[in-house]
Amino acid sequence: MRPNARRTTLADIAQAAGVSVATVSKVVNGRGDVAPHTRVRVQELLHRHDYLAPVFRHTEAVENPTIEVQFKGSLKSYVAETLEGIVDAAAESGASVVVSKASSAPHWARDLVSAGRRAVIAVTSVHTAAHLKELARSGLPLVVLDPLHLPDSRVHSVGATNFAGGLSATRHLLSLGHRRIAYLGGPATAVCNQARMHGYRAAMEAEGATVPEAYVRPGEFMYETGLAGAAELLDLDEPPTAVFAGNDEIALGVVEAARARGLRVPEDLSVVGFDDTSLAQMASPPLTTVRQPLREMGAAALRTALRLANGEKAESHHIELATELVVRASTAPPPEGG
Amino acid sequence: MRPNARRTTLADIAQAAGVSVATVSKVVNGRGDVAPHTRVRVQELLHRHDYLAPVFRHTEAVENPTIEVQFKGSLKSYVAETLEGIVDAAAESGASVVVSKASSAPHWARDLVSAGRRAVIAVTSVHTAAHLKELARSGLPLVVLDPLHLPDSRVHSVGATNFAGGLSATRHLLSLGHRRIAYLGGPATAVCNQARMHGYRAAMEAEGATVPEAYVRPGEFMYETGLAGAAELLDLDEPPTAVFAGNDEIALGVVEAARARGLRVPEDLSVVGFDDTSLAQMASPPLTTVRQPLREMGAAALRTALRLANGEKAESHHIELATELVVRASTAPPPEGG
DNA sequence: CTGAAAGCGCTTACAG
DNA sequence: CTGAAAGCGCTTACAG
Repeated sequence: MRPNARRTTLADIAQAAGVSVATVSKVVNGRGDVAPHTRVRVQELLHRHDYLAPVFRHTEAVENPTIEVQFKGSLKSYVAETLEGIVDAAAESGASVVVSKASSAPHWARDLVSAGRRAVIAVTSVHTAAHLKELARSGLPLVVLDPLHLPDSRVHSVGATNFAGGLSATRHLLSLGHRRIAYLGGPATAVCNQARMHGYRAAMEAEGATVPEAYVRPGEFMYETGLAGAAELLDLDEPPTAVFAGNDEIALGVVEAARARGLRVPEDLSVVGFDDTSLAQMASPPLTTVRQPLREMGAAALRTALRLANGEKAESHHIELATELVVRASTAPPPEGG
Repeated sequence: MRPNARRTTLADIAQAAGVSVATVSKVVNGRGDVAPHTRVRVQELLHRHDYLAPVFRHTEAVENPTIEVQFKGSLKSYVAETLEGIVDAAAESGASVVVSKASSAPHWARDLVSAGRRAVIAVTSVHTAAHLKELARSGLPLVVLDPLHLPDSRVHSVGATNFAGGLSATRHLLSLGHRRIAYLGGPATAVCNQARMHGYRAAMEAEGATVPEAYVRPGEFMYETGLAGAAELLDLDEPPTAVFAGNDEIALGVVEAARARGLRVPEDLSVVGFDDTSLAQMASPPLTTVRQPLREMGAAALRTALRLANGEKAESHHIELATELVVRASTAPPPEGG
């Protein structure tokens, strides 16, 4: 959008289309008494000239833009803490944050534009290729938080150093003396999960520790994955003495699976999570975990979205914030003879 | 707002004020060249006649209203799950939900009106008397979720049957054979906490169980209250065999305090929470707790807000949804000789 | 400090 | 199906 350009008026469009202002007005208001080919031509020009009806012009107020945050499924801790970072950063810049579940209605992106949204932030990629096409057509910028797929040059994204996090979690367990360490992860297709797992593998290989096939299990980023996965791991002939979980929810499932069969954490089994949501601090025992700076990631996404909404360029298509190991009470040296 | 009334125009105001349309226009646009007494009189009429500038008239589109949800402090599970209910209900009605932290800027309520908000939902009352006055002046309806204070006739609120919840939690412990039951609650001034505590007291009295003074402790609705409170309870000469916690976070603190001193839950100590946030399901052991229908409460608040935004009357100033005891693994009969 | 007048962007009833 | 013309709500440069 050219900053100094005068707003496009119906008269501009009328002149460009070679019709009267009255006809353009009818097209804008969706009246029926316009010839189809005239309508199409005028619509095309309206779109090209970025015409905005007076009632929507307030949405141009760049000082107080509205950003839409979309999430999928339920608003769990991970999403909530990221959202808090977004809301705080928005308050600082005078932006408003609308929260919604991802939609797949036919013209969702254009509807967002009409509703005055200036950018979309998706918490964990909720968008398919069709979504992206619709979005590109609408001209609405998108920032993905913790993308599930490989960065696409059409979208901007904010993530964390997942590989380094997997590395440090595993090194921590190795340094405590564990050698039989399993990885219970999220979806095999999610890049953040892949990076965490490869960090784990890299640390194991560097130490010369073997990774039996049965020790690495993908799943969902959910409690149930930890509960069921840990039960199977603990049934192995050579069960692990430590489990690195792909996120805190999985870790909580592992802790409960251990408790349910009379094993104590960390005395009998060490568990490391990932994310450091409030769940990790309030667990019993409090979880050793890899902290993702969720609030900061949310704030970074909001600032990127604002920059793009303003027509400025973002520094980079993808930025990653540093993860950090937080040692609490769910890890200890392996049991004797373990 | 009279439904069939034509929109107030500058001409209406000009006539009422006995000045020209030009002068009214200057007042609306905040120009300096208007005599102070003229300005005041015109402003007063603009407000009385509910004048809305053209750029903001789109906010009148009652089909797609925007509701502001304000919370205080951090966006914890309780708030997140309520918010999810609000967002889902909004999606059904075509409303948009803006999320923010409670503000105390001088004209926050009027600013919300200018930004097009049609109602405010506060998750746990965040408003002081000064807030309420500013709000009343702005004409923006307010719905409070889980009010901390006694219902005020100026605000609408949605809560849960806290007394009945406290009663059923305590009866559950009594029925397991516990007699030494403590209550670790939230702020003494919060009505929801008072109701839960009186439910507890009523159940204890009905059973003829004594409640030593040291067994009832107010605090904050936070993990730390459970951690510290349980430590003190367990140091008593006659420690309780069960703790009813004012919410799930407090309960998690109790579970951890027990674990830290080598006690098992539920074998050595039973714990009941309140809320049934996702925390309760993922705890180890999974928590017995009193479920508040948080999503439904959010949805009810949204629908009330929408009705008020439409100028309709709500059924009642305060509605309460039913709580329900959810028995999981953190409660069991008291230990032998307990 | 006020307002008559010109003008802008838009809509609509109506003639063709 | 099109557009000239009247009209609406608002703003602003300017005369008093």
